[in-house]
Amino acid sequence: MATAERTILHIDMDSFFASVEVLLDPSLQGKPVIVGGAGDRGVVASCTYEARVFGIHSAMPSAQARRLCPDAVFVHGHYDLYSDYSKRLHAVFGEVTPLVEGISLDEAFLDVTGARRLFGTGEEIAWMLRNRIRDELQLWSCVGVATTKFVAKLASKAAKPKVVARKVEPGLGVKVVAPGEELAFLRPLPVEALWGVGPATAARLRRFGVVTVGDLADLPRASIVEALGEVGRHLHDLAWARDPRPVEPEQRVKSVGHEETYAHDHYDRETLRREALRMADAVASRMRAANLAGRTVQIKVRYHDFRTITRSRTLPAPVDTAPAIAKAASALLDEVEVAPGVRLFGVSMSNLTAGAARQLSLDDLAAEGEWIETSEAIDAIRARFGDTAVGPAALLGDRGLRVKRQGQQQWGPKE
DNA sequence: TCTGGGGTCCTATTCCTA
DNA sequence: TCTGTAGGAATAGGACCC
Repeated sequence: MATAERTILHIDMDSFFASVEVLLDPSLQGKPVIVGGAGDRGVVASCTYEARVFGIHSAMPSAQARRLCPDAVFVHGHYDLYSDYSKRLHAVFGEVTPLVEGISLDEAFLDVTGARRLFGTGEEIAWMLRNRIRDELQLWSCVGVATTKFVAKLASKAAKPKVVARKVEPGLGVKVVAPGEELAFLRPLPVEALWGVGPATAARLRRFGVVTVGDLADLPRASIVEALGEVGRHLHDLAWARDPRPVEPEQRVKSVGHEETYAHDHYDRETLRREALRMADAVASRMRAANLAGRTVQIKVRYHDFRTITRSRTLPAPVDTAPAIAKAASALLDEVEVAPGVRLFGVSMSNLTAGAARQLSLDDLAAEGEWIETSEAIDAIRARFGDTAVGPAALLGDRGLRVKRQGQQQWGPKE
């Protein structure tokens, strides 16, 4: 007896950040709007279709985007606002099924297998959600419907509006890949369409003459496994539309980090040490807000020539305070060169546990017990008076307090 | 002309320990 | 106590995603 077919939806918002910006400022309607860093080292995070007809797309360096469309309006972005809209989206999803897996602020998988009895076919649910998002949030989206997650994702992409010859062609809005039609849908697509195939893997596959998903499916399984190992096995399964991964609503956070690209390179270790403290403060603050503590501290350094290195250390016990993280980050910083010029510096924590389970050795207690209480006070003050109301004394000075929240400098320096 | 910031996952190597 | 080894944890880097 065959197992019941699953019905998976993938919902993908159109130009999410840029569309929210247009809602916020209706004078932007119809204009090429770019959300991202406007500076020389910024990139495009999102843009309207009016900008896409100029060839602009996300992840493109801002300088290049500006050359392609000098009249484009650059907006630095409002992460908190996108986050609010994302919550409202999820509230709508939650009325249809509890099985919602958010991939990012503007994308989610829904398993609506159990909801069909109540709301109709997958296609009917897809249209209902798309219409509700349009009516209640004034935003456009595309929905893919299929029996597996990754086919649903590719289907939603196929339903998007397209730019052809400098014109926007409207998309389907909803694309259904019916049970049994998966292979016909997949085979003509380029291998890069498969989740997990980027430029590096695509280049390796090309050496086997693999250009389309169909080419990959036709390759003997043994040879692709020999060439790419476990990854090859997984990709070959995907090419045959085999993807048993369930929609998983509860995704545990595995790391919390903060990193910044500077408008100008830093050559001075003391400056970077202060940066380490500032980032440690941002990370610690977010960890406490999420009730997390971490054992592994990692720093990331990107040099002038884009060479990137990481150094990490695992502490004997989990920590969630700025001084504890900064101390470890600072020690790691001593192990790396700064003379070539540092364009990016970052601090992140992994090996996370619930903050309540945090354990301190007796030595730490003497030094940190006070800081834990202090940190709680800092959180309370920031909640009432804002992020810059209080911070490490070492950061006071010429530039004042610059404790940043997540997403505040998401797309490169402003200048 | 360059190349962000938030992550996850995988692999190779090294080091520690049973 | 010495030696070989197997396995796990820690570490570093890289590919990939939105």
